[in-house]
Amino acid sequence: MNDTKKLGRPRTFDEAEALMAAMNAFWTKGYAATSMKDLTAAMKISGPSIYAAFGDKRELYLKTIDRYADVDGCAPIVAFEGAASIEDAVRGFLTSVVSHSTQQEGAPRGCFLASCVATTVGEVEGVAERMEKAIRETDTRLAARFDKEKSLGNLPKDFPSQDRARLLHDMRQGHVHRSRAGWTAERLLDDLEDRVRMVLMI
Amino acid sequence: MNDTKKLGRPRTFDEAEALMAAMNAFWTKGYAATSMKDLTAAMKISGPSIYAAFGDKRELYLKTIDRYADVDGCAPIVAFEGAASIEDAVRGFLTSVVSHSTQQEGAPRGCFLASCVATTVGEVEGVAERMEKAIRETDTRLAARFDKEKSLGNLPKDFPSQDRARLLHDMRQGHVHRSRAGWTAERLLDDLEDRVRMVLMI
DNA sequence: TGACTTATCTATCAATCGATACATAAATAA
DNA sequence: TTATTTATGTATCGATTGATAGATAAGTCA
Repeated sequence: MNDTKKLGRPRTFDEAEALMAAMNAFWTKGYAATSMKDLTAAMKISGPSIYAAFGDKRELYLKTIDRYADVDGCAPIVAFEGAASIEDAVRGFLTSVVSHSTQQEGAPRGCFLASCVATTVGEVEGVAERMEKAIRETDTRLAARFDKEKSLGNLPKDFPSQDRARLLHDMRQGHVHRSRAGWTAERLLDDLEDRVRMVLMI
Repeated sequence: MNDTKKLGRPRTFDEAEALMAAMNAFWTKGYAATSMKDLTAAMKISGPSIYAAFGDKRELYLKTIDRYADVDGCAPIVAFEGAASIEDAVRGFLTSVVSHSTQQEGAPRGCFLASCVATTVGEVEGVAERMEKAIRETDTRLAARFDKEKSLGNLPKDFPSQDRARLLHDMRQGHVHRSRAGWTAERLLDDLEDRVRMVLMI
């Protein structure tokens, strides 16, 4: 029952591609400083097409946030959850943070969500809930693995999973902050091993 | 030789007060979203007076950054440097960060410099150098006290001062991020003692 | 085919943007 | 007093803002 053929003239652009282009524009200049002219240039779609496909500027912005939270923003956590040992997990998380905030091709430095928190929470309706959710989910997923490793005996019984999850999260915020301010990946990786030991108390 | 009487009509506003009002406006809405209309309303000065006293919008912005870096931004470090013991210093630093990012009267949540890094580095000329300097100075001042305490025998000889200085700095970034995203001071102080132990390895 | 639906582009809207010209006000200097 | 200097307020500049109207293009459906 899945109709592949839709009524009316078909789109000439890829929706996902256009969304990523819009996200990069917002990420680079910030929400307010990104004009519709910037967006049409980045997305390679004319103004009215943007409004027809994504709604107004604010709605487009919220859609880029949702997309980022589902794709790029998740990469470090996926690395964390997929690693074999808990030590590799922490190391992989931080390494992924560094590479994503400094070497991501085509994307600006730092973290899109961090930019959103800094400038549009409380100013653009709909952002605050999304940011709170992003923080909560990251803390929860990190803590979940710590708890699992505790039950497996790979971490001490009194290991404070919640605290260390938040700590790891905050290390990320520090890294994306430094990255955005111009720090190279090399410098960011300088104290990587010290941080891994900190988080795991080893 | 200090002439208190200046030529011409005297100013009817306090320069420092006006700068703080401008800073709060930029901090709340971000650089781009803050219009001259917003600024005249916040500073209670007409447009031409702003231009005469502070230059254009960008110059005014840079002056608010310099002011913040000298005043508010410094508070946690002053607390850190002034505490009696190194443990109280770390505790005082983090406590000051929380109170300044959540309870500062009249000021928006979070950290002004964090907002600047997120949105105007690379976009507004003159911001990048200031942000790099702010990070460097914080790292240096934190590490300096760790080094001093090492020489006094209050910290182990192999204590990694630089790493822990950066760690403490990044804990701050995490806190101002969460604060801006809506976290209360109470929640932020939840894992305070765990973090003090982390930084000092005790 | 012709009716219908959706997408695209050009042109353009009123509103707001950052910034300034100009006249006036309030001080000092001679 | 008059000349000079600096600050203030009104009114307004051209440019840009986010958003839309209307005509046209390209597909499906009967």
